[in-house]
Amino acid sequence: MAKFSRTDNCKNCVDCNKKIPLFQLLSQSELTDLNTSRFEVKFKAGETIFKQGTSATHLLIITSGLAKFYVEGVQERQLIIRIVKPWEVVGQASLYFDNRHHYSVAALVDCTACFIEIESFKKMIRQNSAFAEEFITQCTQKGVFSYEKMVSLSQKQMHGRIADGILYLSKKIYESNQFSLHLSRQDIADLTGMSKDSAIRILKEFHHEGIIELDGRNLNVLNSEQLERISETG
Amino acid sequence: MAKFSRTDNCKNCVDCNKKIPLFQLLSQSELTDLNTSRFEVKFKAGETIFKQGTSATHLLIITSGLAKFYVEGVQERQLIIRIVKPWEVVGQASLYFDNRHHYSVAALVDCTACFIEIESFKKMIRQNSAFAEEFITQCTQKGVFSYEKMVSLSQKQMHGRIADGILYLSKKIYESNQFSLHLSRQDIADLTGMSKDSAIRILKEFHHEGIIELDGRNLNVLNSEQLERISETG
DNA sequence: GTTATTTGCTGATAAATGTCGATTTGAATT
DNA sequence: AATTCAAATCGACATTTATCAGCAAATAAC
Repeated sequence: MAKFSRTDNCKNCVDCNKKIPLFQLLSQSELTDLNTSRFEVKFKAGETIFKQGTSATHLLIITSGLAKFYVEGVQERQLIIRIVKPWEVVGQASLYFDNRHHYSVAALVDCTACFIEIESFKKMIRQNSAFAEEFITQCTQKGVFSYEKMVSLSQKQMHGRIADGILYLSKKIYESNQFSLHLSRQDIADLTGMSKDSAIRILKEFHHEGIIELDGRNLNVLNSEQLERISETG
Repeated sequence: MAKFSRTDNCKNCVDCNKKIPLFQLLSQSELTDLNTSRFEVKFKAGETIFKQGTSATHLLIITSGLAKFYVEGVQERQLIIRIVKPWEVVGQASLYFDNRHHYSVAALVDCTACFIEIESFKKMIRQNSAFAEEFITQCTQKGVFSYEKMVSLSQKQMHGRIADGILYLSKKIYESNQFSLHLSRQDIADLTGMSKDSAIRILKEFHHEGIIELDGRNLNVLNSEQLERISETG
């Protein structure tokens, strides 16, 4: 894991907090409180931000860049649970469980990461019930997302899973039909639970059928309705 | 869904609360408060307790019996997320999300179910921060459990998944090596993400190899170390 | 600029898994 | 005991998916 090193980039915290709905529920003094325990680190593409199994002392907010949130499965394989965008709070699972990271997070591109000390965060949960409620909301949303992902992984065939993966990236992450993909083919395979070769094959198929246009890492979703259909039929 | 009907079986609420760690954090007056919005319903084996898609108005605690917690996936298939034992609080995901059930719960055997009105429960979260923290702990534990389940479903082959299923039932649910199974073969298939025929095949194999003894619905885990090994190698 | 090294791609093959039909078992009912 | 029905079982087969070997293209290292 990259060493934490204090930087002075985190000067615009008030502005930063405006972007995180959860933090809007905090008072000025609570914000100040949280800020004192906060620091920023830059990561290069490929670097590990959280490593599964290490002890969890901080929560993470990516303020720029993109990262993958994954668990290390059997035989060195990775399962990408989700992609982490800026302003998303990462590390809930470690807060009250056993202070271990049960997943890894790695930068897909150069990232700026903000670390928040867990105890300060817990203090907010205790003293601000609106904050606690919003936090619970986010946990439960992730729970429902997990159920859908389990269905996709276990009941859909490769075409359906790739369709799910593309729709997820296009709708939830890049919020556009056309984008420059930051995931390798192996990453897409790890996101959809299949081998790299199979992922490549299905992507090519979708390309040839005119559902997507994929040239290197430039992805253009041409027919999202059909992707939805493929996703539903499995 | 079976209609809710008030019964007067819920007379021993103080005793009942002793069994639920979460509720031990409540004061006497808070307990009384919660109890007024509480009622009990009996379900016969096979009956649906929560139906995916319906509106969520209550949380559920099974006080006797056993139920399956599942999502309705593609083509009428079910994916059993977990088995619900007595004294487990069910329905967190609906609390703050969109007041819909994103999963179904059905009785595996005759069950007694206690329903708690959601708004009363939310009130406890707001006014009792220890209660909120314990509740968050449970949510995050379920999150970590989900990650492990995703790895099992997407990266392990059938032998590993069946091993995981048996170990889950034996360690977490029945807490014994020998028990009378309340799940059908189809349920085991839905728990491990495979077809019923495949589940039967692997179970027979484990039986012939002397890893388990399975006669009808009587299951005896003879060699749990080997099951662990099979689980790890996928 | 040239050489490594990774990443992407493809076809052939093998392994894993699902599907189907037929049969048996067991429980519930008459 | 006879009947009915659902669950469990099994073998044969079809389909899905992974693996492997080899190659091309892009990228990084020298």
